[in-house]
Amino acid sequence: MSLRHALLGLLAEHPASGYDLLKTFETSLANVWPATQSQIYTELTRLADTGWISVTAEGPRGRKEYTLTDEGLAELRHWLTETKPQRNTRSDILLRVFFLGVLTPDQARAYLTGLADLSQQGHDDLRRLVDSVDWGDDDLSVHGRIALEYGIRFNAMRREWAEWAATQIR
Amino acid sequence: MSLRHALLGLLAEHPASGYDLLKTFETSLANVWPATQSQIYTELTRLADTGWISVTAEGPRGRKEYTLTDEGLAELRHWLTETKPQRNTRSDILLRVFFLGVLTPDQARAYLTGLADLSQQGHDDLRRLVDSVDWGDDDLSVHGRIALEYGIRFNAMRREWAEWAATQIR
DNA sequence: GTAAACATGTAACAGGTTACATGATTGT
DNA sequence: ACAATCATGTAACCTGTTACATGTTTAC
Repeated sequence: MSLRHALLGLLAEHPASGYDLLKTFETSLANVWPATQSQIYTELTRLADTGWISVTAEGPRGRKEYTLTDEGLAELRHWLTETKPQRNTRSDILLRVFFLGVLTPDQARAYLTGLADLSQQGHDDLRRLVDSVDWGDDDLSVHGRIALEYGIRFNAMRREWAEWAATQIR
Repeated sequence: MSLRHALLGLLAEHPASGYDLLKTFETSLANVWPATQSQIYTELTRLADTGWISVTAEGPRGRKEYTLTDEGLAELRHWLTETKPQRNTRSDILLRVFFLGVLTPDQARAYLTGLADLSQQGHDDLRRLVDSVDWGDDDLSVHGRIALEYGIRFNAMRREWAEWAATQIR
């Protein structure tokens, strides 16, 4: 389960509360590994039980600050170096392409040009984001920038593919 | 839930048994929407209960052949034209990139070049597959070819990105 | 005073995986 | 006769989503 390791990874940066982590998931990790509030709080409790993180401070409003333990860091490194990333990629978008034959050619082309537009927009949004951030050379900046570049290239690829695909219908 | 619609989509082609559909999932849909035997049989029963498919023949060994009903086809078209594809893309691969800072630069680069190799291999495999199939101009061929092209372009994009990313570490 | 933001927790449900369980038919 | 393939079904478990439930602090 990757949520576990996503939390360890974020806590490797610096200690944080469930609420802090939730905000990070809503912003920087939203497009890579979405997680809900309920899931994050539940998992933090489990991670603390396992001993990979521990509560190192308590603040107002019942705030609990978690810190990565040595065992947690070891587990994170183990996950990164020893286990293969192999989550099944399910693509709702691509699945639909298989069944476009039940639509009229016009409808099928509309689906693909819609995808092209969506990808163009995603591409532009990420481009703007890259330009608006002042990228340093710390770990977070370097890796965040690399992940963003992936998104940019991915959207560009998908736009071109969808445009080509639309020309292939009939 | 997309599995439901994947089954409707496959049955739109021609009637089939759970076993037939399972084989299709293991081959052509494996990279787009993986599904297990248990899931498929359970879902077929539910689809028949809903009235979107029906058992139109029974064969040896308890084989049941399902056929798409008019309501099922209507639902499939509705799904394709009226609902937005919006499944969250979770990427185990990309998630790891965020946390490469806890590794040594050598380890981080090794992860990225490993990804590049993986992508190159995926690219080559799909290329070979495209070349080995005699593509007709029926619906299945056209859309299967389009989906495959996506895979080829995706792998090429990812290889180039991973190679570039490796140069960005330190 | 009151709205927004901070902060956590739990229950019910849906979707997906693994494992178990069973049996019939076909080809050699 | 035996193995491979055909063929279906169910139970336990894990992950993830939605909704409910509660209370505090800060800023205006």
